[in-house]
Amino acid sequence: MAGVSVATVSRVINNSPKASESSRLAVTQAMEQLQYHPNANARALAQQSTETLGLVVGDVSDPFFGAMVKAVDEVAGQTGNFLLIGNGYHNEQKERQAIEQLMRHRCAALVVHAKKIPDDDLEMLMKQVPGMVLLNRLLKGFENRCIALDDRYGAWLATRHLIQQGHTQIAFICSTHTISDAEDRLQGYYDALKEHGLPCNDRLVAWGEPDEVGGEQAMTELMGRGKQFTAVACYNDSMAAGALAVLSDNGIRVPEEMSLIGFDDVLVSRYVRPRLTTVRYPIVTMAQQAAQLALALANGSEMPEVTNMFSPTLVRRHSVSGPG
Amino acid sequence: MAGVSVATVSRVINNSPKASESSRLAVTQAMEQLQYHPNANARALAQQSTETLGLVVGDVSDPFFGAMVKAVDEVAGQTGNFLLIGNGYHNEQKERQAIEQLMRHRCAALVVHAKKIPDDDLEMLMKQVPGMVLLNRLLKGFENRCIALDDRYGAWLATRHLIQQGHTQIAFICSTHTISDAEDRLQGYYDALKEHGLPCNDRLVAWGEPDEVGGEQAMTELMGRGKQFTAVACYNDSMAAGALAVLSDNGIRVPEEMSLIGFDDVLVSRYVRPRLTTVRYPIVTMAQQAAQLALALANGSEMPEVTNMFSPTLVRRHSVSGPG
DNA sequence: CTGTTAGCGCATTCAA
DNA sequence: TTGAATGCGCTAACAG
Repeated sequence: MAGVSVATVSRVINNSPKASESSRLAVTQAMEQLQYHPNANARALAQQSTETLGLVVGDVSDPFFGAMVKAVDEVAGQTGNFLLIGNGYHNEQKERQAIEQLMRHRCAALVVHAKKIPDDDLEMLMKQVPGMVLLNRLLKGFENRCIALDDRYGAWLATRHLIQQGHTQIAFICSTHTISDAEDRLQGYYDALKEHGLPCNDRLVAWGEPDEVGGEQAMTELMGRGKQFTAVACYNDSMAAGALAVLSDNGIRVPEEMSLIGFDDVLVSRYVRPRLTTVRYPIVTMAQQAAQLALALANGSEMPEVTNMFSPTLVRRHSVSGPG
Repeated sequence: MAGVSVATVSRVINNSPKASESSRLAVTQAMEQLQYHPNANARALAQQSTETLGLVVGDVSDPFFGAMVKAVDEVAGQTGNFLLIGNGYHNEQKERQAIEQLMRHRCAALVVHAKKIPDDDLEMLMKQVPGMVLLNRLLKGFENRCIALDDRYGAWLATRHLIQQGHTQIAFICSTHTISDAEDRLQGYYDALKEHGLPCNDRLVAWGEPDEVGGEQAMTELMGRGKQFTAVACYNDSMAAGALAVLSDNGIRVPEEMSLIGFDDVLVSRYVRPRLTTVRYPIVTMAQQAAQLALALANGSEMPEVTNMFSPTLVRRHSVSGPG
């Protein structure tokens, strides 16, 4: 060492007030020379806490989750925490493993976006980890530790907008993922239809993976059944982008001949032509609040004000007009 | 406990062959009941190794890095490693902090995409961490621990393609980020021009942030200077998407009146209309190889075959044609 | 202000 | 096959 004891070194590293300038300097220099890096694992073990925030997402390469990760990373960074990420890949086993790993690493705070794990199992996990917060999911009995979006209302909003423009034959492009988001959005679509006395026709609903390719397939399927509709509501913007591509390839003008509305308001919706009218999912704000909540729960500090159920809003751009 | 000693428990957890079926069962059951989760930090400390792969990226919310993260995560998963991610946010300090954090966590293997840290500092880091591999950067003296792309050649390829289509007045939309990628791609553009006896005109180069908004601004700037060009090569696909949006808004048809070529071949290039002709950056393969290399370096296993310098390739889609 | 000491939870000797 | 003992690097009392 550089003249002092381990305790003093520890004090310097942690900026303890009870450390003299002289030793502070000595230690700092020695650290430089030795290229010393404190061992975060040992520290976590001794301290019984980790300065670490865990996050489980579906798939980091998806832009929707990308925004989520960034938002959480920023609040983690502000509070001096490091971010640990686990991917659930829309698969129950993987979601489990991801959470398990984060627990093993003793993340104090945990923000979890997992749609495949059953309620009962999730409930057990929530009980085990007080600093765990659910994003985009509402679990009975833990409502105050959930940050979710009213998907059903969002789809209702989108469909109603189409109806208000005069459309009466409205198709829906839905996701094949068996998660509540898909059911809820489909329900919202039906709700709006019924509310306005419009018939619900199964032939106007097509399915696909919730990405561009899935959107292409669903749109192609829909057109193959005979074009008996003047507007399409989509499960999300990616599918809408795929659907738009198919329409464009077939020379069908949007919105003149066909109106199209998305969901989520991710970046692509602004860079496609025409710009996509869509329903805004305030994921950044939601993720930030989830992170703040998890952190507060974990270290027992005062609870931040959070909204447990967010409402989506309509973003009018250029892919919707009245029926031709 | 459930009848046995800590040593036995340890053996069961690690699937040691010297553990009887009976105790294995007893321990497994007890773990269930107690909701026990092994402490990864303690384990790392005792074992002096971490089963952890660290990754530094620019910004996870960028789709380019998203693909990178996913690729690395997959090889980490396959080898039983957990992924730790740090964001450099295109900022020297942040990049440093991210690497430092990963070192503190004692990641055996490290894949680093950092463009702002000077060569000298990076060299020190490389010496300290044997399992560190550089992605998208070539550091003298450590060529065998770098996986990079020939950016200059890529831009040359793009520009030459435009020239071969008959264009002689070609603009370039460049990134303002002061990293080698930007310089190299600009150089490649100049190279192709000179090679074909075409003049290099500063008025045909515009700058912006390397994203959609930057692309919009640069394209607007270019048009404001008077449209004395028939084709534009872009720093990347995002900028090209922005540029395309501006052209579309101004009623300029692509490729009939203006040809456009991108770089990277990220997802958006396929969902914009017309589909973007671009230069493919094989980031997934590169990231996989970097991860495998880092892991091999870290645990001393035999070195995988890797390509240290990748060559980009041209992807012809529909945004390029001959000059009007 | 500083040094000494005792764990944190686990893997790993070494005996039994 | 199992148990007891030791140490990984660090923090947190406690005494000086």
